[in-house]
Amino acid sequence: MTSADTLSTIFAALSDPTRRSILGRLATGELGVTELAAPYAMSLPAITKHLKVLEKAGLIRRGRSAQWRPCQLEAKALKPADDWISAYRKHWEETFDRLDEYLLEIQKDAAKGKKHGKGK
Amino acid sequence: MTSADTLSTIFAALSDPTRRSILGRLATGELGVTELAAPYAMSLPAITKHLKVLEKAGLIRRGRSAQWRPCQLEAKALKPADDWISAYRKHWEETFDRLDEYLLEIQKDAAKGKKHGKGK
DNA sequence: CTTTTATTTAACCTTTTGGTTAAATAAAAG
DNA sequence: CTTTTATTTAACCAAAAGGTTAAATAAAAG
Repeated sequence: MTSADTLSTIFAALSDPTRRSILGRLATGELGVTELAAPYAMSLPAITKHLKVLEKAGLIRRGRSAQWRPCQLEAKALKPADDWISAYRKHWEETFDRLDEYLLEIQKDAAKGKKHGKGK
Repeated sequence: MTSADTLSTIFAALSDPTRRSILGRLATGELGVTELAAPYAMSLPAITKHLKVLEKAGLIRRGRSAQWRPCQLEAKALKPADDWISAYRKHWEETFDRLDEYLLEIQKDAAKGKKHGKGK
């Protein structure tokens, strides 16, 4: 059991387009596995596996209602990922640090007369 | 050339702790490959591979200065990931939406007379 | 030129990932 | 009970990921 750290598990779960799509669909409300699987060109067991990955990452919660196992979005599990990325937000918003500062400087020189715009 | 979509490539790049650590160290400034590799218990070729993954995701940029190939953080490449997650932020901040509200309601009701649910 | 320093490429190996089909299980319905 | 519906598990497979060591390349230094 190679229990990876939380952040790795979350980012890995998000690195698959099918899984991101599933989360997107669940944002509108609960869905069962078969309903969830419908739009994708893959077998049900494949979806079951994706759901397991999402569940292990804490991104969905699963209920039970008769033979259905409805999936529910657990958006707060995204918070660690959001927090991690947040630490870098200033880097692409401000752009002021170290030699970036210098780069911006010569950029401004080149763009004399232009309004202040961040980034590109 | 399996060209995966941008978001998948970014999240996949972030799903490895060594790569996240590398990005963290680069936030302080440029570093060469050998310097970058120093703290990790792995070979230089392994680091080269990680850098390639980061570069393909656009998260770092590489320069050249004599025999050194300095790495620079390209934080703005995180924006698509940040934007994607942002769409879910309200879900964990508000907590009250749609049927979540209802579900929380019946959960409270059920908890009134009931003890703990069955485990696994 | 030869050597040293920095980094990459090649070849290889093991584990994980993402998918498959066939069979198993769970609960409702007939 | 038997069948149907919903979902999972098992067994398998190919490709990708993450690492290794040994050899190759690039540029500076002697």
